[in-house]
Amino acid sequence: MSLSPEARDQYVPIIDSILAKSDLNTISEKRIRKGLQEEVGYDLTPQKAVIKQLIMERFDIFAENGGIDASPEAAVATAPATNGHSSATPVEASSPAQSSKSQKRQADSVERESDKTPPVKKKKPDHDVDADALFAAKLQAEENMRARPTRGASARKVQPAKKKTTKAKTSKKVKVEDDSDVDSGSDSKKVNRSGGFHKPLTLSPALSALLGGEESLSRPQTVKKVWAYIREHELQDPSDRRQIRCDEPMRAVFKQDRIHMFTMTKILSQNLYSPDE
DNA sequence: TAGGGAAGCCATCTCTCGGA
DNA sequence: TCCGAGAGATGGCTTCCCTA
Repeated sequence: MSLSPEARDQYVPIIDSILAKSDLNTISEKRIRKGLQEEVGYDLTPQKAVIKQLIMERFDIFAENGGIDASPEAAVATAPATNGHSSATPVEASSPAQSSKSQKRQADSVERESDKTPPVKKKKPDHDVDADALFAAKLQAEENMRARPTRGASARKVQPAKKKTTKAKTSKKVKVEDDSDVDSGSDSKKVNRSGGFHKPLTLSPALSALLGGEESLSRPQTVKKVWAYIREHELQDPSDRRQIRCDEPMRAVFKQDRIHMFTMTKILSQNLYSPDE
């Protein structure tokens, strides 16, 4: 199912003009489609899918051109009021008109204003902000545009502020609570997740033998017990403690003489089965 | 010196927006 | 206005290394 060239030719200028008159941060596919429908004067519902695709297409082109002012053919000469700040605005307003609920998030985003570059969670030095900010803004803008079609994607970028707490917890809390064990730790901090991670899994025979006959443990518990075993038997390589030297029982599980701690969890998961299986 | 980020697993939760 | 859907975050565990 596709749009005829004639229809496409008819729709494109209309969509472009709607985009040109709108704030790219707030406009939605639905609104554009409605506008288009009003313009053409008949119901576009049967063609909703292709229309949507076309709208997204035009939207991307607009976005890539750095906003309205850059789009040559549409050239409706509006730009500055809406996207005049080209790249700068979209960064700030990456999640456009989501005022109500997102205030909390906005506060978060203010907090972490320095790491505007979204996907990589590396901390970015604050210097070369100007050059980077520009680049980041551009990337962000592009990403926002691309993310727009998917639900909730536009605002998601604002979110990751919580990362910090997670990190703080993992390294610190682990030490504090130490062997307070997974289950007790989780409910003491009222992390009330009962499923998922804490779901008891059946251990493979080799793993069960390694852990002293345990038949069912949650994943974190399993990892923890394996580490206890490793320490108990001093199986960490002294030169690189991330490397684990496997003794016989461990070799039965991991099938290797040495294993990296990260790989260990991977292989561990292959030795854990859902009780159903 | 302290703290954060790195990989790996994955079920569940959270958030947001589109559509009816 | 409510429901459904999509995508990312979360949580638990570990050690090392780099940065502030």
